Amino acid sequence: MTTSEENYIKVIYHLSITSPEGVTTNAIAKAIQTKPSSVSDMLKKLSEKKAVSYKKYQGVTLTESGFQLAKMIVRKHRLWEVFLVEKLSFSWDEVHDIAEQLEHIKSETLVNRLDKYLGFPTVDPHGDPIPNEQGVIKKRIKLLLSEAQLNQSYQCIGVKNSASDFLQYLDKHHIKLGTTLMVKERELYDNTLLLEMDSKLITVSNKIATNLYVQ
Amino acid sequence: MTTSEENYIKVIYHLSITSPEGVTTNAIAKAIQTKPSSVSDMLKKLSEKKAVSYKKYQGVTLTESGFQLAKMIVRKHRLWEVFLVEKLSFSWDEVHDIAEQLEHIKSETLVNRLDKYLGFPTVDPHGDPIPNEQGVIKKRIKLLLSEAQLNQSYQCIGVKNSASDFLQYLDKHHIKLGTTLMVKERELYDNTLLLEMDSKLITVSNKIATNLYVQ
DNA sequence: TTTTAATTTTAGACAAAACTAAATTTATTT
DNA sequence: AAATAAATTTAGTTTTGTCTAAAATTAAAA
Repeated sequence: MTTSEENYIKVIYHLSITSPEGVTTNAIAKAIQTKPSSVSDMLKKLSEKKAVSYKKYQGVTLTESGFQLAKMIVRKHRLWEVFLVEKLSFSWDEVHDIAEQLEHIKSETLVNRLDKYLGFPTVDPHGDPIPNEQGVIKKRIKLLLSEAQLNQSYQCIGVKNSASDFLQYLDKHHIKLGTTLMVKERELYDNTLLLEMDSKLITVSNKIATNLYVQ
Repeated sequence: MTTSEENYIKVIYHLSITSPEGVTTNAIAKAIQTKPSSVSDMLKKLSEKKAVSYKKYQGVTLTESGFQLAKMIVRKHRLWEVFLVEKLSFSWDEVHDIAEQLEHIKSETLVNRLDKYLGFPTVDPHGDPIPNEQGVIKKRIKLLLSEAQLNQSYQCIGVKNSASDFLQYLDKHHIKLGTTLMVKERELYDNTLLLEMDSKLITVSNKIATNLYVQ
């Protein structure tokens, strides 16, 4: 598989989560920053390679082998992110673009040794799960902060959005994975939340609350 | 620079050591496993990009910026090799192909953090020098084992050839970087050497002796 | 110093992955 | 249900990096 083909597989994998019945050409084009016509061409090729099952005009789904491949790419991406943060002291908002390149390095042995070296982590620096060597992903019960109950203690366990501006916002307000917080008040008008964190109070918008996972 | 362009730059760099007056099209073609016609095309392009200075039929040399770029690629290659051996416990005969991929990852910060993480190593697992952030290479006085004096103590400091079969031969006979050895006898007929190593005697062919650097 | 051989370059093609523009199919309105 | 809009595909180009075959240049040999 070429880097380009792997990128399509990965994007289809991610989009499949919100539309398991079939991912549209337009959605892929948007995600991959390309034109729908280019996507059509590639889908034909991936279909011939049995990585996706594709009926013209009907959207696309991953085959079993395509799904497995996608998970291996995601595994590599997330393991490299852990490496960059844990070992090379990058911050969580800097690692995405580099991991995007590293995920295409071809060597089974390398990934598995990296995994072992990092102590078989189960989540990446953004709280996303890391598939194991067999592609098995440990599911976690996670809740959006916007769905949290009042006056109940939660732990921050992940972000829905890994865009660096959002991550930098969290850094600025000292919100990181593992942080304990409690919703003290919900503004009915715009769903702004008043949070208690380290016995201090802070206010966060609904936009923040719908992009932060808690448990 | 694309991966392909970088590979040409790197190969020209390596070939320049043995032919500093100008590297031939054929030599590049052979090294890069491609046809001379493809090399001609690429040289034209690299010349337009001011990475090489190229006169038709006259061979090619790196420009100052091409030379600098080459050293940065070599730096990345060798740092990744150190990482693979030191941190992921690969053996020195397994790292070349993986480093060949990793050397094209684009991120200044990544290389420099990796360098720091590894403790600013000056040589890679094969004893080849690692250019620093500025591209400066620490020169070492090195001698081929075949040129060593009789009954004088030497340390093994590098290999001329990094082919895995040669490295595996060395492993098999417990010769590694840092090993102390002494030439006890030289067979005049075929230049076979009798070595003393760890107070044991072993015999090595001239082929081995001309591929091992000592100091 | 010609002739021959080797090397190198040019010309023309091809595959991969993208694009634009046009055609086709599906979805949505009226 | 016909008309319009949106989404998707096809057809035809482009760029990158390769190739083959032919032409041009340089080097070596007679």
